[in-house]
Amino acid sequence: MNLKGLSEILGLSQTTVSRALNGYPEVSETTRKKILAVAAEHNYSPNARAKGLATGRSNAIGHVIPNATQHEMVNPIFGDFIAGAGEVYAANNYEMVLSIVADVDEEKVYRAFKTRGTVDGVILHGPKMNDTRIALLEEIGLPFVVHGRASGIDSDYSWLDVNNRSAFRRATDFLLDLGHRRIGLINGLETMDFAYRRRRGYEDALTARSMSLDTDLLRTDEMTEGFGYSSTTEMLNQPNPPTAFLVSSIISALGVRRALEERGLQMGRDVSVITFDDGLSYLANGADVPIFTATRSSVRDAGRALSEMLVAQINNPDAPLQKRLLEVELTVGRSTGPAPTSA
Amino acid sequence: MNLKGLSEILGLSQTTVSRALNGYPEVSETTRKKILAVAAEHNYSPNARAKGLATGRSNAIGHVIPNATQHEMVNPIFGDFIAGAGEVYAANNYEMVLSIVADVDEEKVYRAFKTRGTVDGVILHGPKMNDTRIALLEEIGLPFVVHGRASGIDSDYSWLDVNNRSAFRRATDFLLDLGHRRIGLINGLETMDFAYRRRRGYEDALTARSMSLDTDLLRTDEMTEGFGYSSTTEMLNQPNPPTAFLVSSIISALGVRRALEERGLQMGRDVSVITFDDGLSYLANGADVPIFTATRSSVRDAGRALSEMLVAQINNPDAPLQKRLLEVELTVGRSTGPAPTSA
DNA sequence: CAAAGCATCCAAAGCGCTTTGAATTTCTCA
DNA sequence: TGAGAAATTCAAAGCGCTTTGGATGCTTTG
Repeated sequence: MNLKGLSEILGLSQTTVSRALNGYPEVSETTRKKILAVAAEHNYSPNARAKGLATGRSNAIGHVIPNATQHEMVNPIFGDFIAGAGEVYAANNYEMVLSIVADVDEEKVYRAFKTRGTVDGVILHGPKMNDTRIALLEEIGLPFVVHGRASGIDSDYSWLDVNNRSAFRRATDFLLDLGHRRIGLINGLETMDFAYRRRRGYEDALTARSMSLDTDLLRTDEMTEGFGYSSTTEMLNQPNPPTAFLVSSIISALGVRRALEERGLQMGRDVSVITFDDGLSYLANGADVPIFTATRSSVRDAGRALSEMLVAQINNPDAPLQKRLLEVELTVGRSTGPAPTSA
Repeated sequence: MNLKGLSEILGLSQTTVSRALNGYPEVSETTRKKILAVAAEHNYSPNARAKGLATGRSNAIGHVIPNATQHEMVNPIFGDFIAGAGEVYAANNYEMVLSIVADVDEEKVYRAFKTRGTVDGVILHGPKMNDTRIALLEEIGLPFVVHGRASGIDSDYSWLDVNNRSAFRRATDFLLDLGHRRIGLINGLETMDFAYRRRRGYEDALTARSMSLDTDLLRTDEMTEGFGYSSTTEMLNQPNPPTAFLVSSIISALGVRRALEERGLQMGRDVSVITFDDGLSYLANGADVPIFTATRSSVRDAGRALSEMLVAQINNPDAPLQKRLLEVELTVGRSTGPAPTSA
């Protein structure tokens, strides 16, 4: 059933039917009711492409996930993010279009999004330091919001970020206060802006106490379980091993835990661990008492908030850009305790 | 830049330019070259909506993820699946559109996909027993393939499935051969077809040895880490606890592991564990020696294969339906060993 | 009571592409 | 060389919707 057919059944013009369906005022309430009834009866809904052609909008929002050729993996954190965003899209009649693409082709995808009119805007994921994609999106004129920020880019754009630096500074301070002096940092890829900021927070805490940085205690890579495991094992094998670990993802923290367990070390007693917890639904940080002491910020909430920002921006392009910095909560679990006194 | 503008620059008709760009034969090679050059120079790519309107196709494939209101979560396994599918879409110029929707609204989404022409086909995820969505998709005439199968539905449709029953029968046999007699099953939601089949496989193995089923050893729920933990704890607290566990997901297996560890039980010596391993990129089952003995089947590969099936089906609707049943590999890791003799 | 205003409705153009059917040009080869 | 075939190109219709710019009839109001 299309508009033409529907209007013929009703004995009305396509104009009137279209207006009635789209809530315009220049149609009487009685005919509007009739039109809505007949439309529902025939299960009518407008063809998205035709509507889009006429309006110049797609009612879709793009997410492009770079799928690097070296480490081809889709971050599970992304799953929770889009779960949040998906709610917002459903409520606002937007579609979500996902492009999983070799990172070298990412620019092409954004350009195609614009020239082909596939989407009305995009959410930029995983900003790097000096990220070139921001200038690209500005250049091609595709509305966007950023999940995170990009150090080194000073143009003005909308973003929502967690205060990673403060989070990791606080977490480090927490461990220092417990007497830990050697703290391993198991960080994400430090080309990523969030990881860079976390490292800065870690450094802040150390330098505030005039402690020097030991590069033997720093690891940075894709935040897999295996990375957490291997980093921990390596660091514990060093002559002067850390007594605590600060981990960038609960996924890697699971690997840390495995490494400790394998050596018969008890978490929270022999070795302390703090992790960043994105609140992943399938990897909840314990039921009642948290397994890990953690800096927590729900990535699902971030998905919700960011998609709302983008939808608002698309509907009202002249509104001022929005920036939101979320503080994390530092919740104490069973993975931390006083530094063991070297007896 | 649009077709009209491009054809004016070239001094050719839109017809010719369109044909040249789409590879039709009725245009000379010399003009085609010229057209392609100018198109590239002006960074032309056709408006997707206009093209879709004209051709009646969207070049998009839908995935709808039910987001149940009780347990609102997007399965991380899904992330790896779409990573595989995304590769195929990118190679075939399809877009992936994702709809995350309350499960009660799932039918509406499929109907809207069809009437609005949002997508050319869908991949059906997480089939349940007697799944009503299959009949729905057949009724509305939206091409689809199923990731899994639906017991109780005997209509003919395309699917790709893992041989879950055989996998769990083999895994159970493996444990039985090691002398285990009480094996806990930590299964997914048994309304899900895959979980039902896994349970059948488990039962097959037991009944083949004339062993009876103990419902105290059966657990079924969403496959979170927490579920693995709580199930294990509960079962181990029973008077006659299991000596081995069969787990439906590596995520829950992590919870099993945590529960064991907490009690000071060593995996592979005190208690054996076999898990199903979907080959998730961020939760790899160990680097060299697998952590868990596992029945393994890459969900990313499944994503690749299924999306290829669907693309083929869309391009050639008259081709016969495809069915593919994948056997799993049972790889031995460090989580299994002979049943402890009750000394 | 005529003119103005208002509420309703409609015809037709236009969004940017593909494709049909026809026109034009270029080849072939008797 | 010229007619028919083949190759190349084009004008225009059509995909299903929105929206502009009227039209039409009804109600007010001076």
